[in-house]
This record gives sequence, C-alpha cells and structure tokens, in this order.
Amino acid sequence: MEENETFECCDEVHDEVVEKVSSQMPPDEILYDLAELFKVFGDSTRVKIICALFESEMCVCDIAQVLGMNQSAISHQLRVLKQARLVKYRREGKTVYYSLADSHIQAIFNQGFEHITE
Amino acid sequence: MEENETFECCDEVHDEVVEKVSSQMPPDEILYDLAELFKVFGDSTRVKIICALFESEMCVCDIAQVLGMNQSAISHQLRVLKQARLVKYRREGKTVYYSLADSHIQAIFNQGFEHITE
DNA sequence: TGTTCATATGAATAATTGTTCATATGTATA
DNA sequence: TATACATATGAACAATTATTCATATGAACA
Repeated sequence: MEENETFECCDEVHDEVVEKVSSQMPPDEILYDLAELFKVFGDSTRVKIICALFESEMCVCDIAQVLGMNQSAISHQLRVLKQARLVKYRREGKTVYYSLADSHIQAIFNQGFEHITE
Repeated sequence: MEENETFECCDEVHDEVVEKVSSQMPPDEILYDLAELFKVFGDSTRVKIICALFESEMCVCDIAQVLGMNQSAISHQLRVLKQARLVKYRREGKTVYYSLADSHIQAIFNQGFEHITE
C-alpha cells in the first residue's frame, strides 16, 4: 500500500472537498467503535431485550418468557449487551437480575424511533 | 405452536413482572424496524460515509477517495443508506451528489459517541 | 458433601452481509 | 449516433453472527 494512494475511480474528484473532509474525519478507531456499538443495537432480539429492560429489571428466564425464546439464546445476547456496557446485573442467590446500564440507550432509541416513524 | 406457550426455562418466573413488561412492549414490527435502522449504522464503512457527509455533500468518487475504497463498494453502501432514508441525493450531469437526509442521524451519533467515550 | 436449579458457555449450523470483479445504465458531448 | 465516463447493479466469495443443543458452572440447601 502506497502513501497517498489514489483509488481508481473517476476523474472528477473534487480535491478541495476531499482534503477538507479527510482532515476533519474522526480517528478510525472511534468510528470503528461507534459501528460496533450500533451493531449491538442492530439485532431484533437485543432490541427486544433492551425494550423489556426499559420497563423493569428482570432475570434471564423472565426475559426469555417475555420474548418467547429459550434461556440459552437470551443468555448469549445478554453477554453481547454486557460486553458493550449496555446492561448491568446483580446476583441474588441463583438468580441474576439484568438492567440497563445508562441513559444514552433510551436517547438513542428515541431518536431511532423518531426516524422510523416520520 | 400453542397459545400462551411457556418456554422451558426455570421455575422462578416472576409472573407479575413478565405480564406487566409483556403488555408494555411495542409491536414487534416497530422493534424489527428499529433493529433494521441500527443495523445500517452498524458497519464502519457506512459510519465513515455518514461522518464524511456531516462535513459536506459529496459525489460517489469523492467519498471513495476519502475512505480509500473503490467506487463499487461505496455505491453499494450508499444504496443501503438510501433505502434506510438516511441519505438523499441530487444529480448534476453525470455526477450524483449525496447528503444526509435528516438531523436524527447527528443526534444518534452524538449519543453513541457519548456512550463509547465515557 | 451431594443434589437441584438458574445461568453461562462451547461447538455446530444456517443465514446474513460486505467487498470485489465484471458489466450495465444513463447522461453529456463530439 | 457513437464514445466517454460517473454511477449502479448482479453474481460470487469470504467472513460474521444468531440460534440450538448439550453441557459446564456455581449458588443454595438438604
């Protein structure tokens, strides 16, 4: 890979715009992390889990009941949500109660909801 | 599939909570659409395209230059963004200029950014 | 300590998806 | 109309991922 490689494309590249935009792009790492975060929201099972947790903290098998799915599937997805720091949990005997980790989640959902319903 | 099927899980289902939460869940279709929307944000190429368009409208090959990717890849992704009504475009001769469709996108990005940087 | 049970996890499978290559479309101009 | 060129699209391939099944972990309690 060469430095300043130009990619085979069209001849009508607007150099000033390209340079200005390029210089203002956030670091790749940030953009990658952002995509990873949204990827977590991009699955209907996880969206349902999050929506359910808006209402109340719940144990794994409660969530499984609400979604009509088995315990293993929910547990796998809770792990993904946990790794993205979107849910937290507390243990009470054998039971583990999950809840939402912060308020950005609601804000993101609200904006998303506004987009799809307009 | 039976009506009111209970899924094999644990015996410790908290019925009141499950019923309350179940009754307050938005329709599946909404939750599915929401997941589909976030799925669009869940790819780093598309995140980069959106970030680039925050700065300026651009033609396809400008975007390709900024991202260091080929024209076809960008065009495919622009189609996904278009279908999700996240970008709009205008034609000027042979050139097609893309720009962001609405302001929810910025709001969603800001919240996402706050989540990953805290 | 041994059993029960809620939850977690590993492996396997099926489905989805991003990129590339090749080519099509459609606009401008000679 | 023929050519050039920006963009779009279809097919193919590789990679990722959601779910299931089977089993492991670890807490409570007899």
